[in-house]
Amino acid sequence: MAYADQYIDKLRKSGLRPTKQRIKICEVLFDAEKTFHFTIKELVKIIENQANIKVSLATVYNTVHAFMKKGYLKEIPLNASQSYYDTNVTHHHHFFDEEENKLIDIHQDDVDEVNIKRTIPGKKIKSVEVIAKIVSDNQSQK
Amino acid sequence: MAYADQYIDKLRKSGLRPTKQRIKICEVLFDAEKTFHFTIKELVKIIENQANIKVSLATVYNTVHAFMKKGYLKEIPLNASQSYYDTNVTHHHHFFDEEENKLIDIHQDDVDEVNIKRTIPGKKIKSVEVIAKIVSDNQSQK
DNA sequence: TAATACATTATATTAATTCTAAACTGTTGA
DNA sequence: TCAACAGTTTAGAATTAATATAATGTATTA
Ligand SMILES: [Mn+2]
Ligand SMILES: [Mn+2]
Ligand SMILES: [Zn+2]
Ligand SMILES: [Zn+2]
Repeated sequence: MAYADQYIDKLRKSGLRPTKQRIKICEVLFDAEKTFHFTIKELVKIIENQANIKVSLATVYNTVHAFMKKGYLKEIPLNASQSYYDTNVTHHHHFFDEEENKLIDIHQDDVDEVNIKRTIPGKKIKSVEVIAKIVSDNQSQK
Repeated sequence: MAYADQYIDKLRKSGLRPTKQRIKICEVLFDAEKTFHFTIKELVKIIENQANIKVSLATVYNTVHAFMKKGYLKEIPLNASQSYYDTNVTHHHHFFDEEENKLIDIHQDDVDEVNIKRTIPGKKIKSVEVIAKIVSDNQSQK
């Protein structure tokens, strides 16, 4: 609860009322040591485990969408049937481990600037994301 | 119907029985001048329009999955609520037009090799895909 | 052509997400 | 301070992509 005030400020500045549900979700998402990736289902589970309050599924969806709109969360394009979200909102890329269904960050510095030698008339590039799918390296089978 | 024989061969070689539904779907997907991207919903609509036969939704799903397994189609990772498929199965990248919800191919030659300076122990990279989101360029507002 | 394995279909089911509308709460200004 | 209001939460319903089911139909093979 130590960081609650900071989240109250953050929410107020965004024009979002600091309700106890939103503060709790902030704690779960932004208190963490490291940024992380999550699905809605996973987020609900984390809240259930570490929260003293109950937050409805609808509120979790509402809040995640509100935070995305404010730029506090990013949605990660994956061909899954569910959305993945990222608390790391800096520009970066991803490995996607197809066996464990887990995203792993690749810092921008670890990928040479992606140079696209093609343009679409009347359009500009808003973002460029690289997704590298990875699987177990079983070349060790001599 | 001219290419039907070719598809019959293709299907037979894949161990798929050449049914009239599958041949029709082949025609829709592979007769086209150019490769293209589609959702299941769109594919169903195309079939409805140009086919003399009815193909059930279940068969469309089954067939698309069978073709993916055989490498005749690729699934494109997008943060949409539905899957996009690609009849271009060569290695290439995409623009995604967020305003028109359309994918545009970027040939491999038009993107410098993506060099990822990071590895995950025990894992190897299976594929690397770039998605560049594009929006209208309204800088012309002087 | 009969037997069989494979395929199609209508329909039911699942599951992520969104919607609804009633109850609740944070904010504001008198 | 507190009533009024706008914004928020909630349970549950609705929506929708995708998958499963199981009965019927068809391509293949001998
Ligand atoms: Mn969304
Ligand atoms: Mn699929
Ligand atoms: Zn990330
Ligand atoms: Zn493509």
